[in-house]
Amino acid sequence: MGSTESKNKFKDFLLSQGLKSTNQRELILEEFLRAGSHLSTEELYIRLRKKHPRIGYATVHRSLKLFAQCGIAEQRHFGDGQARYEASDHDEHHDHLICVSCGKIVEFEDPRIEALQVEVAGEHGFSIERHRLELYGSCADCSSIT
Amino acid sequence: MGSTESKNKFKDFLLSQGLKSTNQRELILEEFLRAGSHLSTEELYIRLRKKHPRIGYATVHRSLKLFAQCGIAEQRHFGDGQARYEASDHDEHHDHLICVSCGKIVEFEDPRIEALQVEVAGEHGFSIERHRLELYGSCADCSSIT
DNA sequence: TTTAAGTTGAAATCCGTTTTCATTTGGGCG
DNA sequence: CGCCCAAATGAAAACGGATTTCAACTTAAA
Ligand SMILES: [Mn+2]
Ligand SMILES: [Mn+2]
Ligand SMILES: [Zn+2]
Ligand SMILES: [Zn+2]
Repeated sequence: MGSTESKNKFKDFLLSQGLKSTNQRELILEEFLRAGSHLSTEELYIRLRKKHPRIGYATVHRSLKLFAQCGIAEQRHFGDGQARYEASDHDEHHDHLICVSCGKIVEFEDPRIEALQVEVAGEHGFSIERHRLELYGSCADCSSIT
Repeated sequence: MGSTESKNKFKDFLLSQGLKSTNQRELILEEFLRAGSHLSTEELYIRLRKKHPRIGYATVHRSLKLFAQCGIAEQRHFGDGQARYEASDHDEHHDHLICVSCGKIVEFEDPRIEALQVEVAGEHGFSIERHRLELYGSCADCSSIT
């Protein structure tokens, strides 16, 4: 999903829900799309405050929730205790590799793992709605430093 | 790992760390092992309080952390915002199927998925230390009710 | 026993998240 | 345009689970 596409989708969402287009929401969305993925509310807020000191944390928080509702962002939780958001850049699902040393996050997708998940769930009578797969370890850079 | 084995392992751990064996720790460990798995601190505390109203929440919390440190328990986080603990009943790793409707948790282990995880990580230069795989959906009972 | 170190429980504190509320703003309507 | 009101905003308060503080108490070694 491109940047323009996301913005349009958000505008449509606001209209459809009887919500209003505001300057803050535009600024926040813009910065969210500009910034790298997997940002926490706090991180995005700090970035925004540099150029727009009057924006409140609560508004950033509420906007991110709207982005998620509308489908242009997704909330994630990697065990550090705070929610992170990433743009839904494509329709494809992906999982994450996380370096426990430097914090780097790499995305991946493996159809074989996905298929096995469905199979295993089926064996237990479950139908899967969603899943979470996170691999924690050392990235190449951090391994070589050792 | 049997109940007696866990108790011994914990005693050894306390000794080795210069910590003390106390009545509370024994009661808490006993109830932890007796109760079903995946209990939150709060849930264990409530169970304990019925027979032993003088035990404090903080002590339950601290004991669970000790159990985890010592290796007889593991902390888990399933997206409901609170930590859960389970006894390390066996040395084998396992993942979880979680019913979003009734909350049932089923454990599973699939060597094929585990192998693929290592393979995928390797392709990205990562060496895995640990992982988290959770499948959320509807269990057989909840699916049939629909 | 005596004593030092560890433990306990109640209450306070932490910290990310969410809500409250007085005030401001967006945008439909005349 | 201005009016009006529902929605949005930002500062501050509230929330909730995890963690810490601290004075009183317990453990176990001497
Ligand atoms: Mn991602
Ligand atoms: Mn389990
Ligand atoms: Zn790294
Ligand atoms: Zn169920």
